[in-house]
Amino acid sequence: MTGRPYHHGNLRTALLAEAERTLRDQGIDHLSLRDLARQAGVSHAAPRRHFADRQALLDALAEAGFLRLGDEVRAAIDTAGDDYERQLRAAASAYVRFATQDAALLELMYVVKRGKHSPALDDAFGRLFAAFDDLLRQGQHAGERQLGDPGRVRLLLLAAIQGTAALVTSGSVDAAQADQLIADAVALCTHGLMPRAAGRSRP
Amino acid sequence: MTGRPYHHGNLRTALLAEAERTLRDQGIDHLSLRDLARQAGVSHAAPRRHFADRQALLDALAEAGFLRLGDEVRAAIDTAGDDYERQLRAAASAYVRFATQDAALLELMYVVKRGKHSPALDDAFGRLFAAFDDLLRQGQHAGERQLGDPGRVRLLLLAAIQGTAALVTSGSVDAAQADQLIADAVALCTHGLMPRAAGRSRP
DNA sequence: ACCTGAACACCGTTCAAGT
DNA sequence: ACCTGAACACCGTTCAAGT
Repeated sequence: MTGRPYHHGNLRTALLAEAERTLRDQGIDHLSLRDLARQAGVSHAAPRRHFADRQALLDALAEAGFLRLGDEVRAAIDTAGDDYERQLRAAASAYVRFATQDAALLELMYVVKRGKHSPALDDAFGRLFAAFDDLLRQGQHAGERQLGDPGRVRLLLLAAIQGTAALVTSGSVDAAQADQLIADAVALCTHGLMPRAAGRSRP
Repeated sequence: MTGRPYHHGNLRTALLAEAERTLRDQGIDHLSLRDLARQAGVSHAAPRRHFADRQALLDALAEAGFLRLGDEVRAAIDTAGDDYERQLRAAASAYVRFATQDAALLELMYVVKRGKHSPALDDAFGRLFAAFDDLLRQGQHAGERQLGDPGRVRLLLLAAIQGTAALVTSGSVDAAQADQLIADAVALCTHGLMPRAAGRSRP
């Protein structure tokens, strides 16, 4: 129907989408502006209108990544029902799933965050952090048992989640072990006991 | 005394040292073979004798990084005395310190490990992993209280350490909070209780 | 407002040749 | 055994010019 217009029409979006795919499939070393332009069917200088330089593209990728990850974490919490621990595990699993499927992107996200301080990026990261923090504060407000300073428990759980993601993407741990790690971390931070091994529960 | 020889003499070592410094000071984007050659005072093609391509240099950096980090962790344990928890905290602190001082290198190390499988690299990583694992197994053998499956506790502690490092390098947590995070994680994994806040202990 | 084409400096990689 | 110098393909970036 729509013969695609001479002016690409949505070059910025197309470049970002293609960049995310390249990042996932080939790694950041194969991410070149000229190549993206080629695949979008425009001249090598066209991206300049939308991204001042290569770094600007990476910044935009990082920002979009934090926003999407935040959304996925929130969605996981929303569909986890009312049980607090179950919600925590769902949130953590969503984070680890993202880390597994988009390892290179997640890495880029934190590299950019370390190097750059733009309001847009800080906001996107803040939304992700808040997805976890809101849940944890909510839990402590609803009278969940606390083992100590709530702020410290919160930080510890965040560390465990991010650490689990790191262990998975580095290949030191598989998906099943990651799920158990998450369950253990959540249980230890909420009631101070690790769950029994799967086969040993009794009626 | 020694006029430096025409043949550089130790080009490989010089390149690696300079690369590590550039990585620390300028980031991986500014790491170029030609630039390293320039700073070593050799032609741009000279590094080829020692590193087949840029990736080979990165691989060597990663391997050396894992070895050094393993050594630093072991050294920290050795100088921590006989108390098990103190040893654990010292090991974790050494890891986090490395992550703080050589964030770009640590990142590169895990990127390389994910992409490449050479015996040398696997061995270097194995030596780091073993530094922690030996300590943890030693602790459980010496009759330290266990809260559950020792393998799971071990993994959880590794996740907490790596997660703490991630929080520090991403700027979400400062050095003091990192120390407390480590102390909390170690305490929770060994006796299931978080240590009291600093000012509130009673005689 | 958005894109093209030529140009420049830089890089990784290769290879014949030098010592 | 180790290094040089020229060469090639590629990239990021810039800018005058086109629609």
